[in-house]
Amino acid sequence: MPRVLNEQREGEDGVLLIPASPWFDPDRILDCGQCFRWRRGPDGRWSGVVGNLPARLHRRGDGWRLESLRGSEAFWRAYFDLETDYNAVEGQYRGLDSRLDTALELGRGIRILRQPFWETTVSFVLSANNNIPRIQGMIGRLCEAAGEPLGADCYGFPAPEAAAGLSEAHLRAMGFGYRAPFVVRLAEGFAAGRWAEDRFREGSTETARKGLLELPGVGPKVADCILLFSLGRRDAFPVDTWIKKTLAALDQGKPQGQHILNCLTEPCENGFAGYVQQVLFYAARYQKWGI
DNA sequence: CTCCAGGGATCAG
DNA sequence: CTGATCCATGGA
Repeated sequence: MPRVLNEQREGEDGVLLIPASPWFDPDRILDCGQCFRWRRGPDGRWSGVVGNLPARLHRRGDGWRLESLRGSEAFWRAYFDLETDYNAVEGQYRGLDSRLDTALELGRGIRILRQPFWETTVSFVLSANNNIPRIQGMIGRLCEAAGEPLGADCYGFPAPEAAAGLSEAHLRAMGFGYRAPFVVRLAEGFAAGRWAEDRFREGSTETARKGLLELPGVGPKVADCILLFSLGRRDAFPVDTWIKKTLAALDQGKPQGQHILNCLTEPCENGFAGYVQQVLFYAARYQKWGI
């Protein structure tokens, strides 16, 4: 039985206090395209659901207060990757390129989440050739249709068995388009015990990547997103349309054949290519960073 | 109207 | 192996 978050008082939500620092910025962590179920209220307070765990996050005193009724401290510390020194990570990539330095500043405070495997897989299969607001809507409707009710207008992410109860026609009616059959096949496969998470946690990133490519609707980019945003593979570097444009721009003026991507993915002590990728994506997609 | 969105599956060479 | 084409949908 995992330890529940410290109880402030009987009957109150479990609470995890996270010290304020430049390396923890919920406005960037939760709205940078790596997760789709958190919302920022007009007062700046965040609320979301991870798996079947509803949570709230807001500024409190000299830190951040995470409230989650049933989540363990260990779960949330892992979710927000609190053991990683992001200052040291950024240090590995600072000074290589002035424009990269700018992106690192713009994205400072982002952390790479460790999200549930099944939920992350479905979410990023839905992300293919799609835009973020619509992805959020599709996932929201999926949860409403098959997720566990968790309170007022709040639903868990449906387990594979529950998702498997939705027909392709039902999913298409929810606006899933040609992704509907992928979700059906994924739900059936996960419910049948194929594609156990452990299989992708063992071995090299490249081996895990090859395994993920067998899943319906999972290609190179989505596989990298699953590796990075769920499985904690720091060397994964998802390349989407935004990153392609950004890398092309960064490579301008570089000596022939010397691509910045090669520098970023080169293994090093505090190497975290996926973090750099996310910072570049955030700068390009959210800050309309002109390079 | 066209173009694009955190691409993938399929098929042609 | 690489490259072209099609794929649903909704917003700009």
